[in-house]
Amino acid sequence: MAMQAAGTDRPATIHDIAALCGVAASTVSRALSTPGRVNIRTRARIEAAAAELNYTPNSQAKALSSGRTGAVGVLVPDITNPFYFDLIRGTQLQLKAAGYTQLLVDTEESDEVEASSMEQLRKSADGIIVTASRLSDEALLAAAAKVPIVAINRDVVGVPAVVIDTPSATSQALDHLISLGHTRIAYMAGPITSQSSTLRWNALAAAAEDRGVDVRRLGPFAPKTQSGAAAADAAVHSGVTACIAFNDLIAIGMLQRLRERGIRVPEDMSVVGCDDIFGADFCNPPLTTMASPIEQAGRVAVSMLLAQLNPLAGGGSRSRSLMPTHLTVRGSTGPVNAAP
Amino acid sequence: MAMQAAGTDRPATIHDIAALCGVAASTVSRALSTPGRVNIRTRARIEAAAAELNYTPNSQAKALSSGRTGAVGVLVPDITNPFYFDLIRGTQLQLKAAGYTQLLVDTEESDEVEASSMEQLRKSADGIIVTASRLSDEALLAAAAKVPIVAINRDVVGVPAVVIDTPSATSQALDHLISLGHTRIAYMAGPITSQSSTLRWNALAAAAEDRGVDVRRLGPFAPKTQSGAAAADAAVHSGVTACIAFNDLIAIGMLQRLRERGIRVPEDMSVVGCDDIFGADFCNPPLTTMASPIEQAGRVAVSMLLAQLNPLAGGGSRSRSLMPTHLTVRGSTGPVNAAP
DNA sequence: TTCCCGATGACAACCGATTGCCAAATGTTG
DNA sequence: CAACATTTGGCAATCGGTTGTCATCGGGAA
Repeated sequence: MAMQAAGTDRPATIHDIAALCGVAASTVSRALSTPGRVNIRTRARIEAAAAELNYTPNSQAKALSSGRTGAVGVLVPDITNPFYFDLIRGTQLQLKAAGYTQLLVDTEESDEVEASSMEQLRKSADGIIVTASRLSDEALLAAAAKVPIVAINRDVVGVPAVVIDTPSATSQALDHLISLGHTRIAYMAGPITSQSSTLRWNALAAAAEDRGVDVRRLGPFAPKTQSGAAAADAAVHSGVTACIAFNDLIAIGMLQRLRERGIRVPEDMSVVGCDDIFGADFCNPPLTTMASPIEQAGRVAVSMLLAQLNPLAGGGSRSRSLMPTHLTVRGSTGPVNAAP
Repeated sequence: MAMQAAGTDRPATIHDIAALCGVAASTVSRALSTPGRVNIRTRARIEAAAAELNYTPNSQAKALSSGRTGAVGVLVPDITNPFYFDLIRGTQLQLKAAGYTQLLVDTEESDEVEASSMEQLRKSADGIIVTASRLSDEALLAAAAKVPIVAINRDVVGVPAVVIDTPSATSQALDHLISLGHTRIAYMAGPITSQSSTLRWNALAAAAEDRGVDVRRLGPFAPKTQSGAAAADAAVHSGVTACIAFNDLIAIGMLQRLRERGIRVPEDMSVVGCDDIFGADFCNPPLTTMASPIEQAGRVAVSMLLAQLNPLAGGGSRSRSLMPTHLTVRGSTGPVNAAP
């Protein structure tokens, strides 16, 4: 922890170290990267000099000459959607632990921004983690051929993915509502381009038929609390007694709107959300929702990506990982009201 | 939008363009960057070739040779704190508009991580926006001497800053509570290293003395909802009828704890938060809080930083910007309960 | 026609690392 | 002591651009 020379404000390079030790720059490079390639004593001298000069490698130069950038791009459709907070934190922590830098990009729910970001990232990152991709199967597959990709919540054959298993939790939610006496239920759909929403609806429709209850699809609704107002009105108008929302943002927005309209939750209307985001536990009433280990999903995605990047270690890297989901029952669901 | 040659999976470089046009690589570089430096017809040819080859410059190489990276680091203490969502979105949008890339770093509320991130970013970014810095005045000033910096919510002479004016809103909050009959009030302090918390307390204490009411400081509390439990217990134990929390996370946590303990809000205890984060409007009861244009704060910070980076344009760039704050009254504050 | 000057484009050095290749130094063996 | 195997360390090319310097070309003025 030596004092660095006062006034030396330009970061040290391997050349400074080389000059200080009287060796060539390449020797310094090897000493610091290839352990056994250089005499142990020379290496010690070089490391001491590096520490004294407070040396840190220039990542740009490193990237240029080696082809590896040490960065991973993380694409999210909307940074302000709380669902992604835990995901981002998960990827961030795991990437940092592996010595990688995270490049976070907000694609603004646009497939074009997503595509151009990927093209850009292709040169400035070693790999990409893309969440809830809006791209077509073909486009995603084509992108995956050019750069290592792991998708989150997007299932395309040939693209490694981490999928949060909300479809299976959907049946749990349905059974929960049925056990409370509900028979007329609505699904408040997410964006039509959202594969998650489609898969979830398919699972729900199948389960509903199996159990002989009436479940209809309403929407689509944008995944924002503001959309909750329209969703609430649609649900009320359709005459259902319970609804399952695409995500917690819509569900929470519905709670607000229902309260404004004087419709009691859960007495007059039960609401189930999805994701268990920040706020789901303290909204009014607290939201019954489908919870999953989101941060862990981020970590797993990073692990899968790093396995692609360094195929040397463990042999078989899985190409698909399913994260379990369970229903968390809170105050927004209750017995159907016998006397309306 | 010409079809790129099938199989050409390596991104095009200026050399490819040069070869295609029969000119030197440097001419291509100039044609694409220095407008008047190259014959307009040559330039047109080069631009056509660039479009045909689907050329995008390699940012690493650009950074290495020019010294400018085209990236700006944004340091936040905790990505999962909703306060930063809007801030991050503000910086992201403004940076993208100016053609810069945002490097988001979570410093984990640690001054050491913050310092090392800055050192790292010094080489990989053109400037840094640091929020709620945990560094000492000297350290921050020293860092600002090495790399362009704009601080958010950290006021140090010599470091350009965007400051959200919560201290002045604090008096508004106090007057609001006084007008409701409260005379015994607590301030639930944030981390001791938080300058915002200190400034806010100073303003509050001065205003309290001025108005002749009893305001005591409790804490410190970590800026998380979990800390709200301890904060609530401390407030109840101290016998106050109202409290002003360092931020909404603590306030929301208090609401939950008070509800658990059967203490009614606002009948038995009024609670004021700060920041108007996601969730403040739909918690139970909705939170009275101090709101500010957070996203705009992010944009302003970016503008100030870019003004530092390109001093050419508008002459006098301000070195300090104060964002207004106002009290948003919701359901968590009410008249003091005469008969306890 | 001659001279001069500005516009233009090419050459080459350089940014800070990595890495292939080879020479020097070292140690081992016959 | 010579021949050989094995480290070890240095030279130089390379990544993809930027930028200083200079030669060339053309046109306008004297």
